Amino acid sequence: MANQQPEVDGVKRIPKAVIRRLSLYSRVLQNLEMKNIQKISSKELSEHLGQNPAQVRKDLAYFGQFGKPGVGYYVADLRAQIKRILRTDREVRVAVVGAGSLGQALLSYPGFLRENFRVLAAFDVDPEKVGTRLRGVQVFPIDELEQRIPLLGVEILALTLPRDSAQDVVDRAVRCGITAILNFVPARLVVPPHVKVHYVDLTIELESLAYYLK
Amino acid sequence: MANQQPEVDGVKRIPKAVIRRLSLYSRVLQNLEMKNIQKISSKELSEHLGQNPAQVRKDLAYFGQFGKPGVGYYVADLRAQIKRILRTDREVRVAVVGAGSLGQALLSYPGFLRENFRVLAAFDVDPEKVGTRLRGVQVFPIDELEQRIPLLGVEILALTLPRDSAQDVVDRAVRCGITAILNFVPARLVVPPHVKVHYVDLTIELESLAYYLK
DNA sequence: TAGATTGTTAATCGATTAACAATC
DNA sequence: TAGATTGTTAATCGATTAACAATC
Repeated sequence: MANQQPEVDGVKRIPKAVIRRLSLYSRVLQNLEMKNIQKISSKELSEHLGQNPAQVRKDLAYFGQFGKPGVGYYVADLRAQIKRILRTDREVRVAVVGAGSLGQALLSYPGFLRENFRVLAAFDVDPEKVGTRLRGVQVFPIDELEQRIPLLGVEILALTLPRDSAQDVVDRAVRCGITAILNFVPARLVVPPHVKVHYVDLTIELESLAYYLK
Repeated sequence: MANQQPEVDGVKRIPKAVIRRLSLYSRVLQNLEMKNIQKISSKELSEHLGQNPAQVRKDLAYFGQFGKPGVGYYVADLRAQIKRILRTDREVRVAVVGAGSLGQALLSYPGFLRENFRVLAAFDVDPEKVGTRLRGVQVFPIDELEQRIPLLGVEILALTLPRDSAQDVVDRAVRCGITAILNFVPARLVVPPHVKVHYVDLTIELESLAYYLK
């Protein structure tokens, strides 16, 4: 039975939330693998995540059939499949723009290394930083963005720079081929439709938490 | 006309997404205020955010009536109202557990200062760090968590420590009165229902971005 | 007053959950 | 075979958007 989802122009529309959960499943499966657990049911998997088992099955069903009725899913196999779907079954190259303290934290973030992400360059305006290595990563002047990005094969850009220069950097990055941006800058970025931006907004996280106090 | 929302036990159920957008509105209004703009319609406000004007009005309607038909909203007034609703019209005290590079970045994160958040303590196990000041913030041994939190009046805890010790720290923090946690640790935390946890998961952000590459 | 925009209800859309036949 | 669990459709739930009377 072929996977038949609602399609638009022959392209399956996969909810963004599904993709995020896939990444979560992958992490849980990784932990299970380390505990030498061979197989797992959607029910057990969902319990690790505080979710609904039907949701796990439905999420996976967007991409194919990975389980065995009456048995469940094979942990190692399912994880490999998910990594393939997410395109993280290979090294993904990342650069950081803005080598302030948050930028530097990303340069050596252990979670990135673990998941096949390689942060291979930082860009900054500060002449003190340019030319040095921070946490083992070479710092380039921000003017060399257009030149270095294609050369280094950077696919994802993490933005940790001041608000005012963010949109300009984005425009330049998009022009030289960047299609994925992890944005820590508290500002809306305008990008063409083929470019994907994920916003990580620490102020909003904290401020919306404050609402629930007392 | 009184605000009548679907209620459960006399308490309005406000979607979490509404609260997050409130924080976003507040930021936009702050920018408008700095540009000396006096009033704004829901349509204009929504354009600043790439959203639907009806959503802006509906979000605000959860909390009361803040606009004037035919006129719009008064920028300064609306912002003050939102800050009051979010309970960020006062200083909110934050502590960071885990003074690694991400933790240190939070200690001096400019966005926090701007929004009335005060990070007034860090906790760590490392004896090299304990007793010193990092970015102007005193570092305490993690054993003193229970003692220091009530003493300092800490309301929100940001977790930037290794996975293995996270749940233990959470249990202890909850026992001494913490009800709001900003969690950067890539693990699910188990907390009682009155405690609110916001997850910031950098690996999931990056990994789900990878899906959209090429 | 005429024009504009709110607050709010109703319609739409999308995502989550339940249910169950298929099947290992 | 009997029991378990999948993949998938249908039902439910919740959130977003449209529409419009009220009103400044």
